[in-house]
Amino acid sequence: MAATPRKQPTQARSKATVTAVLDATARVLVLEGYAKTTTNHVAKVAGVSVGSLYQYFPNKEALVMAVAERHAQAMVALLAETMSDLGDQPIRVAVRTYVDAVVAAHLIDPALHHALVMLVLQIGLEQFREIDEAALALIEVYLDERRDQILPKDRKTAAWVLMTTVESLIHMAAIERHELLRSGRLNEEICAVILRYLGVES
Amino acid sequence: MAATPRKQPTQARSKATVTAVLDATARVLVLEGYAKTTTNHVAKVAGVSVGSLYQYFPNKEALVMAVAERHAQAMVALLAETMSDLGDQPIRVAVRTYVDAVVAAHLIDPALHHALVMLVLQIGLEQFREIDEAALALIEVYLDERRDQILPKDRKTAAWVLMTTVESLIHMAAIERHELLRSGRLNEEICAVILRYLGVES
Amino acid sequence: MAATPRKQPTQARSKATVTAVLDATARVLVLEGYAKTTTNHVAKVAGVSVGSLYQYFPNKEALVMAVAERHAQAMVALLAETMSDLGDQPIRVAVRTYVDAVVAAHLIDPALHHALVMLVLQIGLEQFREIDEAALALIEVYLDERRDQILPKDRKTAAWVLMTTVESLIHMAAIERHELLRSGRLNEEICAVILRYLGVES
Amino acid sequence: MAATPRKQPTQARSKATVTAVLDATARVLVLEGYAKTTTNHVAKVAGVSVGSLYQYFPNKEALVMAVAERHAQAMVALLAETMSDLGDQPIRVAVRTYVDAVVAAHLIDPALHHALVMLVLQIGLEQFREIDEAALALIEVYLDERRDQILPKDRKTAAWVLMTTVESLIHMAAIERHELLRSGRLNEEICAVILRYLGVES
DNA sequence: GATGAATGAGAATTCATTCAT
DNA sequence: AATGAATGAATTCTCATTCAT
Repeated sequence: MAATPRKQPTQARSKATVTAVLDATARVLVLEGYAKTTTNHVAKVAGVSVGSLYQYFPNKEALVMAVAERHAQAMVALLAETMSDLGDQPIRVAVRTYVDAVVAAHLIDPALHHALVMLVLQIGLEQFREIDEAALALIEVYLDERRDQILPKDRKTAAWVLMTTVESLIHMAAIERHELLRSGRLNEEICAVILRYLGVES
Repeated sequence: MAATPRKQPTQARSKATVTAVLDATARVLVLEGYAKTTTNHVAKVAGVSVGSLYQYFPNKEALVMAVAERHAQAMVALLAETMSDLGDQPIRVAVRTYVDAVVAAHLIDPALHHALVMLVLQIGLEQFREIDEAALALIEVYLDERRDQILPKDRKTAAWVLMTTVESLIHMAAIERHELLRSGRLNEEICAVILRYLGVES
Repeated sequence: MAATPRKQPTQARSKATVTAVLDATARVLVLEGYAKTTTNHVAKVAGVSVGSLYQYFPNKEALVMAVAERHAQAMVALLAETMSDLGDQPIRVAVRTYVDAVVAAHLIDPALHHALVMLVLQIGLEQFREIDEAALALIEVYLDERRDQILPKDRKTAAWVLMTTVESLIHMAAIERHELLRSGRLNEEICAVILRYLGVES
Repeated sequence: MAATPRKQPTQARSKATVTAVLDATARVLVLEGYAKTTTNHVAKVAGVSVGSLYQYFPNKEALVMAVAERHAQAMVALLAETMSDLGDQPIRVAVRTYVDAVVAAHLIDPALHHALVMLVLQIGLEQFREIDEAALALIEVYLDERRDQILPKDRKTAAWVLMTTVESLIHMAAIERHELLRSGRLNEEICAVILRYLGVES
């Protein structure tokens, strides 16, 4: 243990700078939107010079990508943790766990999430789409394995409908129905929508 | 008399210019997004000088607002037509009619609709939100009148969930599941989601 | 008399248009200043189309020149009338008459006068300078004829000093000492300055 | 210590840029007038990019204000120096000192002064008016203290007449009677006007 | 003659990015 | 590594002037 004392002061400082810049970018992105997010402003908010910012990020897009990456990883980590052994659970429990996990993931930083979703749809941040594709694959497998317990026959479509419904309702609630999201009543309602869609008594 | 000869040549030219500019704006908005939609580019695409553009629209925002206005009116017109006497219909029919209407409205110009929804969420084009609020009110009344035929007890929340689910599924399909949207299979699936959520046998 | 009935309706209308445009220009010039005086605005205020404006004035500068011309003529007419036989008068009377005349000329339209003086000094409206040159010549002759009754030896310089002092005091009073100008007290004071400068007991 | 070595290279560069921009603005203002003074032209004349100009001045108006400020301070410094203990002097000396000081102040940069006076009268640069108000107050006090040695009874008006006469004559001479101004003959003449007006033998 | 829609060069301002210190 | 001054292409918007109707 006693080892690694006085670790690379340089790298530590670098890391602090990078973190400060990413935090600042997230903050500015939320407050101003992508178009009004200027690198000079971000640098100022981060307490760093523009030059330093460009030392770590080749351009504005990379900067925003890194913020998205970080946020996506945090969301994935939370989702993975909660849903690790979802495959063993009965549908009712699995759906509830999934919905709760997605809600929890959205509550990490709803404002940033909204800002980034906007970018996904505008600029097309691919990492974000990838998360969804991965989740979609998992849901499809899960439904396939229980094909005799559910109503929908086209499971590919059902998986997409299910995921899109869950995410859209949570996302829209985060924007315009805060109380529904925070009170936990939304979770109940979404579970009802999904379970009835699948034909599982709730 | 002689059948309105020599109609206002002046006004006709103006109207053509305005239409050309609005069309060009819609096209550029779809292809480039709001940030990269420059007034000079729009003017060029419209085959008109920037000056003419500014003769009719005081600034870029007003230009985009006008496009949104025009598109919103087209959608509302279509929705209104299809749903006029929806109140008399049994739930199953009403839901089908509603879903078909929303799908049809989204098919007027899916790409433009997407671009404008982005703006609603970014800049906050209010006309668009108003449409949703109006629809929401109608749905609430409809559910209230049939409260003993449906499962959800909190009809305010149910109305929001219903509308948000329908619109989100259609909107997302327009973006990433074109075939589902155009084939009509999405309509079936959404009806299933909604009818089961309401507890009406489909 | 009975002659000239139904005179050129065309020319009459033209004249009315020209007058309306000149009036509008003067008004806009006073309210907005030269830079913000746009031909379209002038046309609108005049109740005329830009096209008509350009029918009578080749460009903006000519328009403003015409306004200056008209104002200059009004001032000159008033000055000429009052000062016609100034040459016969004793100095005390002549100075008083001159000062009164200049004050009266400035009171025709002080705001427009100010706006135009600005332009003389900026753009260099020559007609205005010419008026001054003419007045200067008259004063020089007057002083030369009375060289033995006055103190200043260099009469060319004295004439310029005299004219400049009178005009500057009146012009500045029109801008920032309204009450002094309108009450007539300024006239007294200016006469005192001039008469004492010339060494004539007042 | 070693004699301020390695001084702020950063600040030095900045300062040079600001100075270059102000100098260029003054030059362009004189040559072209306010309306035709474009920021791009100023930047080019300053040998600097427009961006740099906007780094230090938020807009064109601020730029011109800064030029006015700098010129006003130079004039005030010169006036203050020459007139510091004017209060102790007899009228004849005081007037001569005052006139000389105003002439000297106008000779710092007559063309720029003219351009700026235009702006005072057009846009209304307030710093400039303030200088005059301050001078006016001083003159009033001076006349009040010598009320029994001078002719004018209304000393407030006399002070205004005196100051306006001196400044107008000098200003107009700077525009159209260069030789009078530079030769020093104007100073003599203005002193004569003022001293006789006050009733002090010259 | 009158109209006013159309034109487009030109002006102010912004901001991603570079590079000398 | 950090700094922040400098750059200039790109963008929004204005307005004198023209010309088809």
